[in-house]
Amino acid sequence: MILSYASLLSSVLFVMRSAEFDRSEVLQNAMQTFMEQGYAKASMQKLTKATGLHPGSIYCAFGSKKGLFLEAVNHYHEQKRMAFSQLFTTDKPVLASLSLFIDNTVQECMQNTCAKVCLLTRSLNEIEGQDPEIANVLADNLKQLENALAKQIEKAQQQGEAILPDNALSLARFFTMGIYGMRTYAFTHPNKAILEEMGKQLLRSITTD
Amino acid sequence: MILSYASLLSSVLFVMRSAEFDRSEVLQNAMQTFMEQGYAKASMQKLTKATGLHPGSIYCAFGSKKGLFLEAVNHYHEQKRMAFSQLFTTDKPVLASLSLFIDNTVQECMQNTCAKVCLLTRSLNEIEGQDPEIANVLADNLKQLENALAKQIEKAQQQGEAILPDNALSLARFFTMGIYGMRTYAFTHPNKAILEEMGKQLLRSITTD
DNA sequence: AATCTTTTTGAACGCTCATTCAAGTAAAAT
DNA sequence: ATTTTACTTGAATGAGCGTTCAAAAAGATT
Repeated sequence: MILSYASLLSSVLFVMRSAEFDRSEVLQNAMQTFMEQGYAKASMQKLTKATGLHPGSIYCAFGSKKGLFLEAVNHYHEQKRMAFSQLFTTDKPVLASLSLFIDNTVQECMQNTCAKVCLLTRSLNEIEGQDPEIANVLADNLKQLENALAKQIEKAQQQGEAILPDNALSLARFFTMGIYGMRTYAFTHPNKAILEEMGKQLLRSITTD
Repeated sequence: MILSYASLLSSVLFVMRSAEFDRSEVLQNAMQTFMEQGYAKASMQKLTKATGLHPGSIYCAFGSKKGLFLEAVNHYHEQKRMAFSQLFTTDKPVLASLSLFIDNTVQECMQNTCAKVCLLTRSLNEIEGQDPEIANVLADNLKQLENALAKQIEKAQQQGEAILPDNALSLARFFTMGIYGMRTYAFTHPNKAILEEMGKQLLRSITTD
């Protein structure tokens, strides 16, 4: 059978029946499931329940459980990137934003929802030695956030804020390490006062007296 | 049938045919499997292969996969406790031992074997929100190591070493957080020079200039 | 209204999971 | 040597896993 040019165009290129679900909403729910359960324990059954999608639809839209996870990770990263950007888009000193950033992290750690974990660091811990592709994506995303931090620290130094004159990237690394550590530490001591004190120490460790 | 007193004693209390495997060796192998694979991914099949025990023997000796894991965790903790104790049983200043402790951690992070991960922190990250009993055991073990660290820091302060005059437990918390952070950080940057620099910064952050 | 195309649906697949248990084996006691 | 007891063995179990696919439903086109 021969298709007309119009029908070829319309059916192949232009008007395709679009999926009925809201991709962003699906990813948000999948993301939460992965944050609550971890990668291995977030079964397809749980994911279908959380997203409202049937297995076939998930496989059609995301290819595999891993594909869904990688997109959920991207969704998470996007949100964190935006939150970070917003936090530092201000007239306040960088150090003030840095302090707020720590406060936010402490607050996250003290939540009783899935928000208490960082999808990136938790998944990286879980996936180590199992799936190098996933590990690379997670590590890359974390490095991007670290680099954004380094930029802010460099800016603070240039603007003469009370920050150590060390290499900005080196300070960012140490700060990042502290944040990672706080997230694990919060599992052993889910105590706001303790985490806040550690947060203050962390900020102090990159500033001048 | 009536048993003689001797036979009752001997069969019930004294001579029981003992299991043929070396429990410590089995735990060592199980521990390595859990370190390599994580808890969820360390299947009974892998564990039987690693330990040389058949499923029935594992269930007889440890009750369940969880039971085996908890004993493997205890085995790990025991080893770390001993290594820690040995590191600080010396005439050198505490700060020197603390520096060695960091060096050891960096070296562990840079290994390409299962030794690159800390079974306690990795499992705690994985198990969060899944099994409170396991989470408590892991957290308790980590707290014990933290307390041992606090004692050493207190000792250093009393002996007039160049350490901050802050509360010793508070310094130990920060130091511990740094170690936890380094372990996650190593997954994103498996780079010895970077980890060593961060280790130096960590030590500096609890010492006086 | 009829046809074509795409998405949705969910039962079914093969596989692996943790766990069990009856049969086999060997040590200890008689 | 026989009996008793305990451990070892590994096939079998049912449940759950990630994934597939043919049938049903529905939007787009004619």
